[in-house]
Amino acid sequence: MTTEVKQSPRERLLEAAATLTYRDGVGIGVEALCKAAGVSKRSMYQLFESKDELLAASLERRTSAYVATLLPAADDDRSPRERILHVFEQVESESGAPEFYGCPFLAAQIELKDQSHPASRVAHGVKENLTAFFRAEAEQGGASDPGLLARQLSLVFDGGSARAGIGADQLTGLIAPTVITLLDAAGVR
Amino acid sequence: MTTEVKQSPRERLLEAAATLTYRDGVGIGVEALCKAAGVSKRSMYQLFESKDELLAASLERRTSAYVATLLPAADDDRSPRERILHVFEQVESESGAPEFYGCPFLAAQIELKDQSHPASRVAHGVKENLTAFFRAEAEQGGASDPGLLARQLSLVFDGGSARAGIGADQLTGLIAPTVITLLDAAGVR
DNA sequence: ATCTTTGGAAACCGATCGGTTTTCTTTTCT
DNA sequence: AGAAAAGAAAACCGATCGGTTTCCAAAGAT
Repeated sequence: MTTEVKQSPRERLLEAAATLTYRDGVGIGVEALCKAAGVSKRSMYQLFESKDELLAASLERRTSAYVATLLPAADDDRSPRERILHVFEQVESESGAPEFYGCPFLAAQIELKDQSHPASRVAHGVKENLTAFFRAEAEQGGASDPGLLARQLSLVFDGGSARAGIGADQLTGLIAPTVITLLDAAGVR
Repeated sequence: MTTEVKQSPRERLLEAAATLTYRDGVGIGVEALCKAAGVSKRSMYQLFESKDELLAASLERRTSAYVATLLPAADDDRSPRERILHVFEQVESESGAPEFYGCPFLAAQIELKDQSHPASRVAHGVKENLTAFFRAEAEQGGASDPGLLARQLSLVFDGGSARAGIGADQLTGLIAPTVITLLDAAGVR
């Protein structure tokens, strides 16, 4: 079998960037990234324009796996209410993992500050997609104000992941009751 | 009059650190901090043990003004519900300012990652104090589960300030309805 | 007026930053 | 086997990092 057991340098770089920037912040050095990936700086700089582009590509790559983990499957035939709750069950269970620091996209935006940074733009798009998902479900579920509910859910999502990430609180017993209260108030049964 | 028109080097450093780390992140250089404060590095290092201690002291100094801005006055005789809403009105109005990047304490913790960093500890204490305030008001207001409500309010507080800080959303029309829904659900009238 | 303290300016330290270039080894294709 | 492409290792670049030290001017105290 000629199955690719070993990832390409490009993939190893993207994965190392995802892991290390999540754990240590976007201030991590290029040298450390390359060493972790087992790739020379020379190779890195002919695969990516700059460190900033590597970070952006790394976040971009995380996107599909991230939404796949959080969102219910496309053929999921549960109610909108249950599909929304599914997202928060996922983040609650993820938050129990030993190395959980909250949503990596939110963290990247806060650390970078600059909203025009390529990685910030990617993260911004992810956030918009999540809010759009909430909004679609809210509409389907007959929410009194779907736009408001979607924003509220995103608010709880980011707040919860941020607070869990800095060790300010546990999501257990907090996030589900909160979401249910908001769903009830919006008339989504 | 011999009123102090000019602050001490220590105060100027604390203020410069507050401003610049909030705007540019905790990765800001010592050189830039000293230049902004009009203080030599020599003086800085005999006023503070290290950059980390300066950051911690700067956050510490912000604390009193921060809670004074957010929390209602001690002699405020409004109801717990109104006193809680007061906090969110304050953050909503602050979020309209041109240079608003969300709660500086939350940002510092996320950027530093290390929870044992002296500045992280200071920030952690501020968060605990705010949650304690919410809890006391929740108890006073007869909330069905004061501990839960307090955590929910802190969740909304941090989520809102984070999302507004990264430009993901506006707090206007979002945070007040959310808090009211939670207060109503907890039975705080 | 002299002495001592304060503190700003700036050189300096080793380390690291993002990024480039050279060298040499490994792989791959023919 | 031999030529050619790829890539890892590492030196190197100027700039900046946190932090220290030297030097000298200004301010205060006696």
